Amino acid sequence: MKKEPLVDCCSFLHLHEDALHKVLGEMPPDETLYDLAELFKVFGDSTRIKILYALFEAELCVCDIAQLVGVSQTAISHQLRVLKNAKLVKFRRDGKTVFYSLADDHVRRIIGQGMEHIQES
Amino acid sequence: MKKEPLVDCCSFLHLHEDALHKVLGEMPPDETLYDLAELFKVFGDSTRIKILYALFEAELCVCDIAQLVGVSQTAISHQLRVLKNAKLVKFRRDGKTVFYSLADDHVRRIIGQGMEHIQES
DNA sequence: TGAACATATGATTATCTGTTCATATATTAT
DNA sequence: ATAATATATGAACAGATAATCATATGTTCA
Repeated sequence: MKKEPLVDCCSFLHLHEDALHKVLGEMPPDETLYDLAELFKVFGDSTRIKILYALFEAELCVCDIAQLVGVSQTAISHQLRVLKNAKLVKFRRDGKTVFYSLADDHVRRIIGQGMEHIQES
Repeated sequence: MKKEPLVDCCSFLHLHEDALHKVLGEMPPDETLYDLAELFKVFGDSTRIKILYALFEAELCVCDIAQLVGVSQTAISHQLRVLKNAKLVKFRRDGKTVFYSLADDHVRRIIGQGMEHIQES
């Protein structure tokens, strides 16, 4: 991830030098880490979390989501776009109505792990 | 989560009314969802993701983290505070040096699930 | 005690984000 | 074709956020 040589910044460095090189070796490429942060950023908004939670139970149309979440249709639409770009939700059109649903099970698992964490604290 | 009665916003609502009430029933309280978003917000920054990833392998002192991540000591310190507040990392002091490590296994699992998601796309 | 080192904190600033408002697109029914 | 409905999009603004700089705290050693 970082190519520059390591400086002996604090007296403990030499004790951990092998560990440091292991870290450097196993660190995913910067781009991957950036993408990962981008993904979690999507989960980092309560409106989007509510949308995802609502979709846990059922496929829902935009106006239903808006009501459940208690936010304007416009705001929901913007947020659904974010979720769509992150491939967290998919959609199908039926006449005038568009139905959204969870894209896959990662959403459930990620939110589940997060929930576990905050409930232990 | 939302107490107001549901409006018949689109023609599909009645088809899903039971699903909607199931959603409303199983939705965690607003405060929980807010906390959940706050947690994921912490994962939603590449500097913090890098810090957490570095701590996957080993307990590290601040200056080592700064070098590995390639960011100033000050910036790392600010971010470590965020991670600490979210109970994602813990620390111990040894003389002048402070060593940080992962607080528990949720960090690994959450990042692992995220990684799976981005690598499938 | 004072100098050197490791880390933390506060203020500032530039950038990013989410909502709102106005409007556009798409579909259906009359 | 026109109106009505469901959703999407663009611009703009307010609030949040992360890095930087200056400085403070805490620890060790001479």
